[in-house]
Amino acid sequence: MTGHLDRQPRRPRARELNGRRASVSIREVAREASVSYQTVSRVINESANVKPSTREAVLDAISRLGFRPNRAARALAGGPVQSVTVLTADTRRHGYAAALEGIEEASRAAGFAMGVRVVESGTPSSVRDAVERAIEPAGALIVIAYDPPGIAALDAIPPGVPTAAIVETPSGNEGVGKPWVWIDDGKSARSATEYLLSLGHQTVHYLSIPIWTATRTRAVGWQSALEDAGAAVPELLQGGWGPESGYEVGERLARDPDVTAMLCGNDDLAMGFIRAMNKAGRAVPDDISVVGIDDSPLAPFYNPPLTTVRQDFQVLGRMCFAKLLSVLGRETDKEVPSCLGTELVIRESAGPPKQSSRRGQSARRSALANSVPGPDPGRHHNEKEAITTTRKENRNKETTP
Amino acid sequence: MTGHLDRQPRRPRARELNGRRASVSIREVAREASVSYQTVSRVINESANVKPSTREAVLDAISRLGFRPNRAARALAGGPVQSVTVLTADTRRHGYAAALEGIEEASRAAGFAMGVRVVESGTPSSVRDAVERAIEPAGALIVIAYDPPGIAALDAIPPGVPTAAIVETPSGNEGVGKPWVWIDDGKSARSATEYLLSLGHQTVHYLSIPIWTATRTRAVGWQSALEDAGAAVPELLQGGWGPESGYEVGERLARDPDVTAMLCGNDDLAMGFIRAMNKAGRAVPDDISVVGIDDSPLAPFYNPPLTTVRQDFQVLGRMCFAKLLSVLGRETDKEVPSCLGTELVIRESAGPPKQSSRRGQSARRSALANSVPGPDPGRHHNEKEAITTTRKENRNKETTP
DNA sequence: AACGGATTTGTGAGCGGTCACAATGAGCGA
DNA sequence: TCGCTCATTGTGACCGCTCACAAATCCGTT
Repeated sequence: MTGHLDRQPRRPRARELNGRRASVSIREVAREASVSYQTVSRVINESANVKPSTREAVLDAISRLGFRPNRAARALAGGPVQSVTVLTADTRRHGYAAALEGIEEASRAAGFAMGVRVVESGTPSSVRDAVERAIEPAGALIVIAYDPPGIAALDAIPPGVPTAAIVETPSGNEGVGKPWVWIDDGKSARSATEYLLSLGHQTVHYLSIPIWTATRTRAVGWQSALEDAGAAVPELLQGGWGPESGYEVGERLARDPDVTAMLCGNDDLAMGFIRAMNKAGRAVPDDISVVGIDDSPLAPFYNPPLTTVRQDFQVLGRMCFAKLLSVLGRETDKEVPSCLGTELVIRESAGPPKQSSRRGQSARRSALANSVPGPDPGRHHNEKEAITTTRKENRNKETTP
Repeated sequence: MTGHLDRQPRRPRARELNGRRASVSIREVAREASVSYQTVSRVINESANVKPSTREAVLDAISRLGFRPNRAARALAGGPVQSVTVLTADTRRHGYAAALEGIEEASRAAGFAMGVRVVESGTPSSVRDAVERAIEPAGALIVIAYDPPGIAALDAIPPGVPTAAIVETPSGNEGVGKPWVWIDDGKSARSATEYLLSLGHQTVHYLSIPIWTATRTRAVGWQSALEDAGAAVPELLQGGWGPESGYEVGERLARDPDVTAMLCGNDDLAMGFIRAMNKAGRAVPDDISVVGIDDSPLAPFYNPPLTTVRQDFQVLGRMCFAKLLSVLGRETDKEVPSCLGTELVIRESAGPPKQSSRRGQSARRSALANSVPGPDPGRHHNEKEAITTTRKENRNKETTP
């Protein structure tokens, strides 16, 4: 009977590692530094009102023991939010993947953990369920709302959950004050259209990415550019996201002599479209000019290298994370911008129209050599903008192909 | 004095939402179902020894209250691991991004949360630090070890942390028994090389992706295929990961008449290389044949469509997650395979050599029309394999461009 | 009807951190 | 020297869940 009184000490549940606890707790640090655990908590939370000498001692103990705060415990106890989950319908396509990369960078810099959850398209209630499932009680959310699942997810977030979002250009001033960021893709479409017109094309056709919202900014930018120039506005062509969709449309249009200039809603579409042109025996840019939007990594190395409008989704991702931080009350010095600009990148997939007498073979040749082509410089298209493109150094260092 | 005795009840710390707690706890479910909280715990953990009628009642209360277990609390209390963090040096390039997608799918299906942390290259100690930082005390890890940072990260993981990894083909039987998965990329390189030889090329040059490990499987596959065929083995060309690297090498080699067939370590390299060829006035495949490895989404829509070897990293990612599950003791019915096969996808970037008298224009034409070309069928390259390629349906539904 | 074993359910403690509040020490004017 | 305020530190409870173990219930035997 007496033997039962001194019960076995509880087996520690934490992972062990050659006898030493794998994870050091705040209390052990406290003992090491001869202070209370609360003081340790204060130190790691950078609270004021800790005597400098005490702080020193605690910091010392922390590094001696290799202490690292336990995120789960912190979250559970109501500490500051330190994790984001990104809700997105896609992780591979250029815009999504680049945004994800930007968010990851920013979250890492801020000491946040980043999670990713794909939301599939489905019924409103299934999306709502997926969102609920993705919400961690002490976490924040970033939504990429470029498509129906994303938009539905953004709608389905219960109030009270700190959230920021990457959205399409909001109409009017719907986006002001909201923790949203977007790319000025209306301007993208406009500048690309203006550039094509400046090359001498009578009009510009537009193959759109899927249009979900009422805003359809890119289409508007394209259309208004045409109208401003007094050019005819052809029927808008609806495409999907991927190159196969551009290819299909290209097959249908290959025999149409009216289309001499094609603007595509993104680079994938443009590449698929160009492929279809070549397959059908139409040369780009000699027979038909094609311009994309995005400047994806492969654009400089396509055949021909793709003239496109750079949209830096990676920066957008970082901006979005900054927005989230401001939602969480971690004030950054200055206001986080919501809208990101774009820049035309001139390469070789667009040139003067075939019948145009204004520019001959020689001009086209010079374009192929990657100097900025000279047609009507600065009339519609800002030449400086194009030149700045080579400044940016990143993974896809352009080797001027 | 007496007024101090009945102290204010503690203000609840959880997020509130129109007066109702945003997050329902196990104890509230217990009250609703008139059982103890422990019984609720047993039900949500699918423990045996719960009377069916009780389970029913609890499940009912759960759905009525919209209860969802708190992952942080669960982790803290030593519950089963329910989250993975993927450690990787990259999130955008084909192999990485596709693997990530596969892991995400599998983790979602298993009810796991997935995190992503990029490890940058750096000193061993900085990598070690990054890894430590990424480890959640109650989480698991997946490492993509295709490059020095990834390999260093895998090395730096302290024992006791449940880990699975995506690695390059291990040499010998180094990989057996380990929770590793890989793609049989030696076979990829071999089959591509054999295919090019079967078209009549005297030899095949190889532009390699970066070689870090001693194994360099792709290079070995290429070399042994050449040797088996009695062909000369040209010097191996070292490249990077991206198209710019393929472009640079292409520029250097454009004038070399000896190279009539080029195998590239991945599709990006191949596209950059082809671009350089075209820029230099060399036609693909008429003047030079190029084959890639990976079958990235854009490969079918490149100019010309890229002949390549499909490596399904998405499936690989799912396999890796399954491995992790088995590390965690969640036995799946059958053993999880470690090695994934590949298949040659014949498109239009490779053809017979220019001077070859065995095949004339007509054969090349047929290749361009995307029928499987006929040279020496079945001698080196398995024709059936090539045909199966069109079976797979996925996002990049091939519209036979 | 009483008994033993297996099945089902309940209780107490603790995971690692935070909050609220109490307690202690230091500084300073009266 | 006392009393007061402010800065610093400590204690208790709890976040939501799981563990270990105890208690209660069921059921077929004798």
